Amino acid sequence: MKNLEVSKVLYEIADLLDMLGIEWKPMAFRKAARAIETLSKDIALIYKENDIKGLMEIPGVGEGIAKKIEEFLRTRRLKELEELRKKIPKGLSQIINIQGMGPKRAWKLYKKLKIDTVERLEKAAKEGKIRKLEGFGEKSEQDILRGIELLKRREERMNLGRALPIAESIAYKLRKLKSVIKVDVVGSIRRRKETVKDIDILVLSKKPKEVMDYFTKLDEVETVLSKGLKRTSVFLKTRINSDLRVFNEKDYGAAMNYFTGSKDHNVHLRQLALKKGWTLNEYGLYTVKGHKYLAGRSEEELYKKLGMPYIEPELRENIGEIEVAMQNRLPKLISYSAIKGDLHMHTRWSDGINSTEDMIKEAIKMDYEYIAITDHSKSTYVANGLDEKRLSERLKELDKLQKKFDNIRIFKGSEIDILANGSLDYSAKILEQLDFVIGSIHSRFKSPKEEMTKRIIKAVENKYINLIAHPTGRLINQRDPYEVDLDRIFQAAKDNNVSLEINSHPSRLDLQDVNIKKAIEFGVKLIINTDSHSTEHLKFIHLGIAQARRGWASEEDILNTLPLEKFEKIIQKK
DNA sequence: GCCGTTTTCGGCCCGACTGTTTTCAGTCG
Repeated sequence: MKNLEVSKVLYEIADLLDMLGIEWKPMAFRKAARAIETLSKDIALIYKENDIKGLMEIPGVGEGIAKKIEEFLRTRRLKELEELRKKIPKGLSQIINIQGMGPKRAWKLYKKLKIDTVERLEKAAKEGKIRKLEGFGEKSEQDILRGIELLKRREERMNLGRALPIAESIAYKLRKLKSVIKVDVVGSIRRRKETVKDIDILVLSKKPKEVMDYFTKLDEVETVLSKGLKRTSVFLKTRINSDLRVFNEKDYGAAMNYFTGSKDHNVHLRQLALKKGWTLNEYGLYTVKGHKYLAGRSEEELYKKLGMPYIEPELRENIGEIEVAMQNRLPKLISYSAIKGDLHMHTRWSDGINSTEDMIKEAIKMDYEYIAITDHSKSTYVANGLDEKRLSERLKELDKLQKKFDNIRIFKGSEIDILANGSLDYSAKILEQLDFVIGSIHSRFKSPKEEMTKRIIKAVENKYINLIAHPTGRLINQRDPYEVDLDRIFQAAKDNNVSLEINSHPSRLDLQDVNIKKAIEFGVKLIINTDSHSTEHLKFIHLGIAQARRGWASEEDILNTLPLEKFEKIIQKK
C-alpha cells in the first residue's frame, strides 16, 4: 500500500504552501491527503487499473493532484515538492510547532528578519527585534518566548496511564462546583488512546464565567494560554495542555461527540448527515435548509438519528466502525468489570515489591475468583529470577497460602524466559509442577525478524505453555517492538491453543489495539493481565480492558472473563 | 486545487480567542 506515502507527500506540500501564504490550495491538498489516507484500496492499484481517471474518482482529487500522484507513483519523486523545499528552510516547520506561531507569522519573520531556526527566533525575541514588525508587539515577543519554553518542556505524547488520573482529578474538582451540572473527560482520553496530546474536558453549566475562573485557578495549572466563556486553554504543571469547554444542555451530546473525535470519525458522520440534507457540528444536528434542530442532547440520540446504534468511544477511529454500525453488526465489547482473574504478577520473590500474601489480599479486594503468581525464571537474574531450588520452595509457600485463603484460587505460575533457541528456561520436570506457564522474551531484542519469529513459535509449540506475555516487547515512547512476523505468531497460537497477552501496564499495552483486532480475526484467545510488580499495579487492569475494547474484543475473546471452573479446565488441557 | 451547476467562476468549515487593531488577521482545534 502506497497510500500513506502519497498522503504524507500531499500533507507536506500543504504545509509548505501555507507558509508561502497561498490560500485555499493547502486545504485542497489536505483534503485529498486525508481521503487517500483513509482509502481502503491501494492507490497504486487504482492507478494501474484506471489511470488518472481512477485517481480523479477519489473525492478531493482533481486533475492537478491526480497528475502529481501519477508522477510520484511512477518516479517516486515530486518536482513541485522539491521546488518548495528549496524555497523554505527546514527550521520553519519546527517554528510552526511553537504555540501561537503559524505559517503566516513564521514566513513573515523569515522574510523580514531571516529567522529560520528556533534558536534565532529566541535570540531575536530576547533582543526586542520582533516587536518592531507590523502585526507583532511586545506581547507577541513574550508569547514566543513562552511558546519556545513550552515546546522544550512539553512531552511528546503522554501515556494514557499518566494522563487519565490527572484528567479525572481535575474533573472531580470541577464537579464540586455548585454551578456545574455535569463534567466529562473527552478527546483521545475518552477513546482510551494509548498516548494523548492534551486533556479535553467538557462541562455542562449555566455559569461559564464561574467555571472558567475556577478552572484557571486550579493548583494543577501552570499558565493560562487563553481564556473565554466557551473555551479556556491552560498548560498544566504536569507538562500537558488542558482545554475546557462549557456547553448547555441542548448541545451537550453533540459537543461530547464532536470533542471525543476522532476527527476522521466525525468527518465521516458529517458526510452522512450531509447526504440526508443535514449538517452536524458541536452544537447539534440541524437541517441545512431552515436550520431546524434535529438532535444533540445526547450521543445516543445523535447516532440514532443518523441511522445507527450508539458507537462506543473506544471504537471511534473511522476504521470501519460506522459501516459496521449501520449494518447493526457492532461487537458487544468486553465490559470494564468482566475480568475474573489476573494471571501475571510478581512478588518480592523476584522483582516485585510486595509479599505474595499482600498480592493475594489485594486480588481478593478486587473480587477476583483466581490469580496466578508468576515470578521470573532463573535467566532473568537482573530481576532476581528463581532458580530450581528457590522455585520449589516458593511452590510450597503457594500451597500453604492456598490453604490459608480459600476464597480465591491461586495458580502456581511462572514468567519463564524464552531462551535464544526458543526453549524455556526450566526443564519439563519443573514445568510439570506449574499450573500456569507464561513465556516471555527478555533478551536479544534486536534479533532478525525470522529468528525472533521462529524463537517465539517454538515456545508456542511447547506443550507446557499457556500464554505469551507482552508479545511485541515494545515500551511506549521508550523501546520499539522487536521485529517479528505477528501473522505467523497468531496462526501458531491459534493452532496450539496458546493465548496471547494484553499487558495492561501503562508503558506496555502490548498487544496494542490494531494487533488485538487482528489476533481476534485469526481466532486467537487473549488474556488481559497487569504484570503487576506491586499491589498498586493491579488497578491498571482497566487500561488493558480499554486496549481490548479498542481492538474490538468481546468477552468471548478474553479467556480470563471465564468463571474459575471453565478457566481451569482450559488451562488444564495443556 | 477542487467542485458544482442557480454560478465554467467564485466559493471553499468554522467558532473561539488573542493581540494588535480601530474592524481584523492569525492561530487553534
